[in-house]
Order: sequence, then structure tokens, then C-alpha cells
Amino acid sequence: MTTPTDPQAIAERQLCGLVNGLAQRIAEHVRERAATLGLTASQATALREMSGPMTMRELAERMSCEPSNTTFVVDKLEKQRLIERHPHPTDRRAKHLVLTPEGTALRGRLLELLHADSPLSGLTPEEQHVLHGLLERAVTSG
Amino acid sequence: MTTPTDPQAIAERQLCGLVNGLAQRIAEHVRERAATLGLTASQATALREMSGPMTMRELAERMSCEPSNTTFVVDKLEKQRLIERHPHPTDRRAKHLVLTPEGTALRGRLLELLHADSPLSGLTPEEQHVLHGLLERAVTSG
DNA sequence: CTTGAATCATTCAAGCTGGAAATATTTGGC
DNA sequence: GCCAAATATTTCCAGCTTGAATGATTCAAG
Repeated sequence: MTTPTDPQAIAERQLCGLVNGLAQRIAEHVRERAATLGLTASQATALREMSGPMTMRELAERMSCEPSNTTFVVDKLEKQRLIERHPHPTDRRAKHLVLTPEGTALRGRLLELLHADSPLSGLTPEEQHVLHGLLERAVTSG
Repeated sequence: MTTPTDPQAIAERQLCGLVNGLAQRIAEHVRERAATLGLTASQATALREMSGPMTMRELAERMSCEPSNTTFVVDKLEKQRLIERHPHPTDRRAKHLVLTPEGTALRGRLLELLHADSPLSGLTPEEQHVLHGLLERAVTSG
């Protein structure tokens, strides 16, 4: 058992702060780019994950948020005529989310904006590869 | 300029997802531990950062949030008699935040809880060191 | 000393988020 | 077919967070 003044514990605390800081920087990046298209960050995240028709739950999982939150976000996108809720072909409980032509077009522009000047561009592809491996281990080992 | 279907761009997108996932896992860890002490996650973060007397703005920076949010959180901690707002010794605009004895005691227990079973314990100290370096470079190079 | 810009904290309105409860539907066992 | 459990979505609510506007104070320049 480690104590809070253990050097190893202090290092872990710093590491948590760094992870959080980078996550905030990424979120800020999304927020800025989304704003230029008249979208909020969560709306942009939803649009980004809409690579094809899917259900509310699937979108929630891709956005890593609660389904109730997805209802809220999709409501907003629907009001902007970017997405539509169709009946699901085989499951009447579920909704089949599909982008409108405007939604598809906006998603294209959004993806370009998000990929230009990425917040991770300070790392080389090799570094990104190492980072990827470490993060994957950290996330799945919990 | 990269296009959204560029393999490199796809890798960066995945990486952003992993960073976000780990940040969420860390936040969840804090939330769980804090709950056992009757604190919310943000209250726990504030308490954790209160390593000594400081001003509202300094606490906001340590928590990496807006000052207005710090007002909200400190209000809650003050109602629980864990923290006090004293007049600042040299600047009458500022508040001098100090923990009460109960606050100091609870902070001690909180730090122990947060360090036991850390969400990063799946990585070896060496891996954590590498991760630290990469994250620091990513954060500071933006 | 006095003015104006900057800084500290707070208030307020608005949006985001998660969790519990409710509704509708599907699924599996009998 | 019928019933209970599981699943998909929504609604409601409470808490969190931000950003703009406000009031008080400090600081620097004249």
C-alpha cells in the first residue's frame, strides 16, 4: 500500500493531471472548430461519430456518454435538420438515426476542420504509436 | 494537409478517444472514492489541491476550471465546515482560503483513498515514466 | 492625488451531464 | 400463447461548468 507522500504516488498524481490536461486540450480543440460551424462540442462529437445509420444506444457508446444525454443532443441536431429519427427496420423499440444531406455535408466539413492542426500534431507518428499502446494498456487493465 | 481518411488522421482520432477514455476512467475513480467521504468529485478535487492556504484564483488554476466554478465549489465546502474564506493579508480583493481542522483531516483520508488502487496501477513505473514524457510533450507543444 | 486599466471574486443565465423512473417492445422459458 | 426479464428510448431532476456582467480593489501613469 502506498502513502500519499510516496514518490511513486506523487508521480501517479502528476500523470493523472497530465491526462486530464490533454483531454481538456482536445475538448477545447473540438469546441473551437465546432463553433465555427455553429455547433456545440457535444453536437460535433455526435456528428463526428455518425459514420453511418445507427441507434441511439450505439451513438451513446461511441460518444461515451449516457443514452439520456444522447437524447438531448440528438434533439438539438434534429432541430437543425442535420439528423433524423427513423423507425428501426427490425426493432420497433429502437430509432434508426440517419443524417440528412445537410448533416452529411456538414459532417464532411467538420471532419476536415477537426483533422487540420490536431492537438496531437506535436508528437511524431512513432511517438503517437507508443502513446497509443500505453493508453490502451492503461484503459483495459483497470 | 491531411484528409479525414488518411491513416495517420484515423490514428490521431483513435488516440483522442483513448485519452478521453482514460480521463473519464480517472474521473470515475475520483468520483467513487469521494462518494465514500460524502464529497462530490469536484469537491474532492478542490480538497486535494488545497495543499496550503491559497486564493480563489490559484485554486481555480490548480483545478483547471473557471473561477466562477470555484466559487460554487468552495461554497459547498464552506457549508460543510471543511474550508474557510479569510481576508487576504495583503490584497483586500482576494480571499485567503484555509482548511479547517476537519478539512485537513478529511483531506488526509481522501489522499489515501485516491492513491490506493490508482487507475494507472496497470502500468509499471517505467511505462508511467514514458507516458509522462509523451503527455508532457503533447500538452506543451500545442 | 486622480484617472483608467487590470485583477479578484461573485452573481446570473444557459447549457451539459448523469441517474432514476416510466413507457414500449423484444426475448426466452414455460 | 403467456409471463417475466431484459432492452431501447425518453422524461425529469439535480448537480456541474462555463461565460458574460457586476462590484470592489489594486496598480501604474500622469
